[in-house]
Amino acid sequence: MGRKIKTMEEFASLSGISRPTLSKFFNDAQSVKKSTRLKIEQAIEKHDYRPNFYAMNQNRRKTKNIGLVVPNLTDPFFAGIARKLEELIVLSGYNPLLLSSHGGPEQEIANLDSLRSIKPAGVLLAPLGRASNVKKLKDFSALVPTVLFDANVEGVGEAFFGSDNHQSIGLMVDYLARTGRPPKFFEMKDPINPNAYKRRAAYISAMEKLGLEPELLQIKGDGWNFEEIGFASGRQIMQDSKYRGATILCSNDRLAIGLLSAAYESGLRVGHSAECDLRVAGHDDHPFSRYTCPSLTTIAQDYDAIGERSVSEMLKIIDGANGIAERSEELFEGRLVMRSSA
Amino acid sequence: MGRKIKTMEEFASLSGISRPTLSKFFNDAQSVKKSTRLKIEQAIEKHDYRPNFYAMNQNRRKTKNIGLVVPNLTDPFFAGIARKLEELIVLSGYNPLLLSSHGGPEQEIANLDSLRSIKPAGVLLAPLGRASNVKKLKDFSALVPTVLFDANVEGVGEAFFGSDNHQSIGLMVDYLARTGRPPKFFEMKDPINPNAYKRRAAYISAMEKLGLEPELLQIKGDGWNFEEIGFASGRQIMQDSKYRGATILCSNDRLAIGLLSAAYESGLRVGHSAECDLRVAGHDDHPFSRYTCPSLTTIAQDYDAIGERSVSEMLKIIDGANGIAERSEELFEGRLVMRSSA
DNA sequence: TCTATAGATTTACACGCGTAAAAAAATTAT
DNA sequence: ATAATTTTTTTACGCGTGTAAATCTATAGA
Repeated sequence: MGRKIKTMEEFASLSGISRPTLSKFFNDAQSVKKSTRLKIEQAIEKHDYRPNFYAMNQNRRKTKNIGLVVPNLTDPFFAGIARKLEELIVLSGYNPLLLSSHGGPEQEIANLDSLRSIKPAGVLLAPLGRASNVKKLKDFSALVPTVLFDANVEGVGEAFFGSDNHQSIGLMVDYLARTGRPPKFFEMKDPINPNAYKRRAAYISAMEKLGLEPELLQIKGDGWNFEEIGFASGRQIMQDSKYRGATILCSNDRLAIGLLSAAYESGLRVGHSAECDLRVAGHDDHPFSRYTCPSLTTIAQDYDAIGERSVSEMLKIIDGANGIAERSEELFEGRLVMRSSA
Repeated sequence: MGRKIKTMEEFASLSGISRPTLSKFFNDAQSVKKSTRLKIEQAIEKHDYRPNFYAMNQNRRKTKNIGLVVPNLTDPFFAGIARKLEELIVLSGYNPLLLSSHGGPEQEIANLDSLRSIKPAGVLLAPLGRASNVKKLKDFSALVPTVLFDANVEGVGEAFFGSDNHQSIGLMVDYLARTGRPPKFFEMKDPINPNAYKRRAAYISAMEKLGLEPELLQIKGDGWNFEEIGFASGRQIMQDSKYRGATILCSNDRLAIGLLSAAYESGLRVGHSAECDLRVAGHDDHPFSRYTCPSLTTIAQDYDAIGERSVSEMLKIIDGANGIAERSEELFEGRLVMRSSA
């Protein structure tokens, strides 16, 4: 074996393919004839050549990079979505660039800023929501093709895909009402996430539809440490005999995890059987909701579908010459996951 | 405001600073005189100029990128470490590039491969361990400065920083033995993680030191879904009356989370008080161990220290002209976190 | 005031690849 | 076999910055 090949020029002479053709190949392997593609692929194997990433992207009209920004990677729910999206992006021949906003709007903007310098073909963004700097988000999405997922922000990005909170909360309320006492809604008073507002509204409307009185349990608490918030407020609730026998629907699983922990500590039995003191349900099918005590009845978001739709729309926007398409939106239905807690 | 500045040349004439000086500044802001630095910073504010990322890195000897590879971002434990490391890297003026191996050795190699094309100044790698393709890891670390953390692989990288499993397991065994029945060790038969082997050995030696008989509960199971593995095996154990009243030390918190879930399901009371059927302890202080039922007694790894040491060593290697330093290793002590489960 | 020196400027070339246009070659259709 | 079409080659320039060497300028110390 010879020494290391450094330039495409060298590789061209060694492989017997002209440099512009190689350039075409590396830009899109399908754009050259099959026979030459095979020749090139063999030569790559043989010489272990790979084009210089920086030189490649310097003059490209569109890079092959797609940014992927999630609110918080520490949350296994987002880690799971991110993984799925990464996979889809790679399968599409693009290069994902994962960034987490760590729950902070400054970091979110910083992420978009650093993405800008990489000139991505597009960005998939799950915005923080209420905390987001909407103006800067808009400015950004005017510069680079942006698709929102998980949480919507009006007027930002070319598309949004998320869960149909109305459907999923309706489903859960219906289930809970049919199987026992109707649920009270456990949520943060000033949620950060826009989905939380939708879920609140969905809960109220679902209850009213059933002719039942909605009851909101709005707890205080700031930030992203939902388990702790749920736990702290849960402790207080457990003291109150008024909640004995109640059904509590949490705005998300992380609150529910905290609540279950508080219930356990207070010695209250949670579950759907007759001798239990409390029923608790969540929303999101958090990876850990399977292992809570008791296991958590919840709603599984269809984030395979959300992910696939987001990526395919992204590709459509990238490829599409027509930049004047409507902002598309689609909501996907959630699935009831019946476990032991309710 | 004028139109958008595109090149450093333009920016040079508008700011009254020569281009090579600007280049120096963007490479290291401290390398220019304070007065000119201020002038440049003002001009940046005014014109919103940022150098082209790709052109910048094309001819740089060392880029400002540092790769960060973790075995599995879906595990909140690694998500937490990654976040800490990202922060430290940014503070050092570098640009972190986070990649997850998703538990697979092919992905781990693919990550290193894709990092190679970015020509990082260095890579911080938490290897998968047993599953890793050691040869390729070695090949990689011969090409780019590599610092290992969390899990060690002999002969790979310039340094390794992790937890002192011997100390931490010793501490836990000691605590458990002093406060009740001595622990049995709950672990996977063929662990993926090298730390697991060290913890097993540490358990045995700690027990022997106390004149106690070690007892290994080696459960079967493959992959990274530790909670499920712990849960499934836990169910069987709960049936066996021989474990009534026992103390079980789990090789890591995720197994413990599964075990606790199984215990709950079986109606066994876990905790350190007299009327409980079982004591359970873990290791790692997983973010969720605070909210298990009961809350999990565990060992907190000092990953602030591990992170800081890893990054500072990385910087030393990057800056250091002397490439022939010893491979350095340091282990940090764990801290006992007493909660309710044991 | 003079000198030593750190820092800035001028000049010039290099980096590795994208891309365009025209010519040549290979493939397919007639 | 010839014409039409697709694909590849040839040629040549551009991208925006890194970097080196020589020269010039500001600052500080004597």
